[in-house]
Amino acid sequence: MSDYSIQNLAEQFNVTPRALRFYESKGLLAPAKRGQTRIYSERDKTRLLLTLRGKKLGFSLEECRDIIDMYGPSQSGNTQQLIRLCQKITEHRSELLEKMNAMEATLKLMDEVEKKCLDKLMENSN
Amino acid sequence: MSDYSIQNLAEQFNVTPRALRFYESKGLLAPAKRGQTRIYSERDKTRLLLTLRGKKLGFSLEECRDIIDMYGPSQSGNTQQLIRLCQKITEHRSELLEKMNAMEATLKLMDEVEKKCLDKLMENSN
DNA sequence: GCTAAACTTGACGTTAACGTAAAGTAACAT
DNA sequence: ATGTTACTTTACGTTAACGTCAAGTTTAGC
Repeated sequence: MSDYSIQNLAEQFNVTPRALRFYESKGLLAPAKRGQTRIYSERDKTRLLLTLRGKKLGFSLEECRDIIDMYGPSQSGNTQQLIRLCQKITEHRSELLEKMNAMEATLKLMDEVEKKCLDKLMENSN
Repeated sequence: MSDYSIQNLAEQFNVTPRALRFYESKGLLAPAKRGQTRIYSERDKTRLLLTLRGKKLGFSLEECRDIIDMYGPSQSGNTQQLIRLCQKITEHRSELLEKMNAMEATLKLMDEVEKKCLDKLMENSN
């Protein structure tokens, strides 16, 4: 129950089967196999979601993999590893917040341009 | 006044001169030239800022160029062009808002993982 | 006038993230 | 059992965004 074929999963996320195999080769996914054919579980689906989300935010696949691996339920680590994880999180968060700032600045700029644009349209329709 | 050499501008934004020449070849920058050497103005500086901001948000250089060109002070267009611009803005905005959502989801996830992480660290220090 | 530093233009190299084509296999319907 | 369809691996091709030479030129200091 809740298993997907490569084609099915690909369609759900609007990517190609080729991309899924590629992600697997990069260690992002690890589907089960019945004979040769891949069977994707909910876990794979979740990891794919996180991967695509990371991509959208401009992270490389390798970065995505590292992040996802660390954030996974493998928090069974010792104290040293837990501390490392916390550091990584802090690091990634500040990176994200930087992007957030760039985004807000861009949205603001868009609002301004749009306003000017609408003003001119008003003039033109006199 | 307020002109920059390629090296100077590159240092200000922490990129290489090569990158600036590359951006120029892609139509993102258009510095003046004294003889052979490039002279970057405030306009170029602004365009570079916008370019790097776009890159950080995951846009390609080509997309950056298109956006920057459209948003520039060339809003002297006719009604048709102004309408196109408004449409483009709406388009880009929804794309940005999507990224914003992905970002918020990621930040939320990070908070959760961090909390669990800290909890475990507490346990370990008993 | 000569040298060193900073600039220039090619041109080829590199990495990431897949696309695409070739050739084979496995499952399923007829 | 045979064709069709969906899957597989292997391998080479492609695009973006520069890096990295190589070879020449221009500018600043002595």
